[in-house]
Amino acid sequence: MPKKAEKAVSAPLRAADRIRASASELFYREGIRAVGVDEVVDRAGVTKPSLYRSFASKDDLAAAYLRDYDLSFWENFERPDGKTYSNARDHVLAYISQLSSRAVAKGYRGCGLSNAAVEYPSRDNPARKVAEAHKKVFRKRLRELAAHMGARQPNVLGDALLLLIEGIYVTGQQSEDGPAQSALAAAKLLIDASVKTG
Amino acid sequence: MPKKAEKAVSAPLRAADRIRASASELFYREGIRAVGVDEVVDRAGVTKPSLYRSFASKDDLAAAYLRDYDLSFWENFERPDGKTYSNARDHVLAYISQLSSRAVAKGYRGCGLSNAAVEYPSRDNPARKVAEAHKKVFRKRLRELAAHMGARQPNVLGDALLLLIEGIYVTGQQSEDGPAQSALAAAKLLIDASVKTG
DNA sequence: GTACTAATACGTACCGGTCAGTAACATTGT
DNA sequence: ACAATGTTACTGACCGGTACGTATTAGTAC
Repeated sequence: MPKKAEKAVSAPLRAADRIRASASELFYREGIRAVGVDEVVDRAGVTKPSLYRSFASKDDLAAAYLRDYDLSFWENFERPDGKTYSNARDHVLAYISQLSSRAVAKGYRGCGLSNAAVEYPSRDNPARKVAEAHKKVFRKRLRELAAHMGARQPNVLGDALLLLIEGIYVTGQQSEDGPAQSALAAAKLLIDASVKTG
Repeated sequence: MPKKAEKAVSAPLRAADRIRASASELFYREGIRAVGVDEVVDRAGVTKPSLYRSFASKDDLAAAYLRDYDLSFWENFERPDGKTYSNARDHVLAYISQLSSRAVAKGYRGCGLSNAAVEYPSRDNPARKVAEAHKKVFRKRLRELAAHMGARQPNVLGDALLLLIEGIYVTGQQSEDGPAQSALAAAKLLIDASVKTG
């Protein structure tokens, strides 16, 4: 019975990890400003000093939350529904289809990164910096995919898809039964109109 | 010299109005949660009791701010650039054109109503209620305009335009030089693809 | 194995500041 | 007079953040 291996799987999570998990859940659901550090540590089952041993400040914790969010975002974006797509059009449409399903469901809260940029307008906020960096990469990736689709103006199509997707994020949390339900059809129109040899 | 008339133009604004103006500016620029009531009254040049004589709570003031915002939104939406449009396509494109110009400018902060819905996820928050009601009307109006354009599926086109517009709001505050610059081209593609007799 | 050491991980209790909101009274203009 | 506003001072709750003591663990010497 190897001691170390057994401990690695069964040991309770370290305080820092419990805090990250708790912060992710609370910050996403309620917003960062709305959640106090006391609530974060309470839900994590740890105490405040444990938070400040692993994170310099609440802002720092918020930035860590968004870095985690960014990571799981890309996992989901690059493999929508767990599948791999070689065709760019299928890829984007699969993401949008899956996204808009979630967006019309109850309790949907949009994109944690976009939401953070709304909560923190100041450009030097650590959390906002993570969000801005993410969005820059996301835009580039969509333009790339648009190029793979053979769009006449890949940058325009990429941007258009980004606007559409951000629209889903934000309207999805305004109401259930919102415009996200038309997103897939809109994306198809947009792509076909951009690719069609005119 | 008519006394009343002179007073109406030169008299200092009532405390309640100064507070509304100050709150509108601060809440829009910094976000509602980020601004304290002390900051609001300081900038208005009044004192805190004056605020609470006219508004029951900060939430109530936030709701008033959004009602004002809603009003000026419609003034701007129905007459983009101060002009009246009889053609629905021209109307929507004029709004999007003017909007995306603002959205790529420095310091743009998106839609105050959408931002409020991000800041207050709880459905029973007074400010969020105003935002939700507004968005419902806006969606209806866009579907109406899409119908006037002769779209085959007016609800789809209306929703698509709404997603696009909300995308401009949110990405416009994430970076200057963002995807909003492609919004007008995207809207044209979308409209033409929806109207074209296929 | 036992005993001592040292670092690690954590909790208790507290700080000063800021938050939204209020009570009581003075001042002003009409 | 009276209605609107300012003045001052205050409350209790909550905020982010910290000083300091304690338990657990790992490593080492014998």
